[in-house]
Amino acid sequence: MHQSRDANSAWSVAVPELPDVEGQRRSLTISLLGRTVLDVTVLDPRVLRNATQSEFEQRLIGCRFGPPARHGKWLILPTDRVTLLLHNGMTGRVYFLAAGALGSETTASPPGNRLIVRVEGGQLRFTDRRALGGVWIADHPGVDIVAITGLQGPDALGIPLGVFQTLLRGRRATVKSTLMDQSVIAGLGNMLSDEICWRARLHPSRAAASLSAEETQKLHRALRWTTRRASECGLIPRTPTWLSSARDKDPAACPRCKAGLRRSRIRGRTALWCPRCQPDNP
DNA sequence: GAGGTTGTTTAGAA
DNA sequence: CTTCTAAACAACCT
Repeated sequence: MHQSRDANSAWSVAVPELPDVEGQRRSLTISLLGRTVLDVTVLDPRVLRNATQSEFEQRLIGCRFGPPARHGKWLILPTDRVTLLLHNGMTGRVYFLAAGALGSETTASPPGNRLIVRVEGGQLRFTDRRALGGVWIADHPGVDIVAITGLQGPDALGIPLGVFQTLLRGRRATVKSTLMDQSVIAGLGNMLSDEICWRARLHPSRAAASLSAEETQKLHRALRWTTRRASECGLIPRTPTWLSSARDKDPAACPRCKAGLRRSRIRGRTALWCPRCQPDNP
């Protein structure tokens, strides 16, 4: 029934990609910066991915948060002594709950609380109902981070055209695969890569290296516009001018030309594309 | 009640 | 080296 889906959609449909993490980063810059950790409550030890509960507490308590950063889908929370690295997985979410809002937490907070870091004036919370995300702690900010995140390409938000061209060069995979490969470009997931291909009017199965100079430029413009716009919103918009708005529809129509959308399998993911707007032979 | 869905890691194959 | 597939992880949906 559509009712339960609508009721759940606020938490269950929003799969975290770059825009969601960027929204979290912006929000935490305002609420968390400069605050000191008072204590830690680990509600689910599985979220701590490289430390035991007691190690985590000992290392984090007393630390003062610096300016939050982000690379791709990774949220980076530096403090004066350690750095926290958070990945949302499929359903993860990081947010600050001000002390004054604690009373309304049952209705205001998403389900699946895993970790609460109490600071002066409120709490930093990590919720993740499916527990595919996690929290890592690193001793030296900037040094051992790559060992945790794995190789990450340049962040998708604000990538220059010249860099983008270089990244695509000599790549045999499809456009969509390449966009989703975190070691090539960091931050794009299944939805955003579909959205970008659709806006660039390029078939997701086109080989990345086969794009003409003009097509590469179109793809770059779509990448830049889409990531900027979605990041401002803090999520991928589901408004009628976005491909995402057709994502859960049963017979899905292209928001632009109303043609029936097609679904195919690319690198184990369901790609959504318009056969009229995105021809496979240009 | 089986199958699909999401992101990442890992193993294995082409 | 590059790329893809499938499984695993978890929990919800149809």
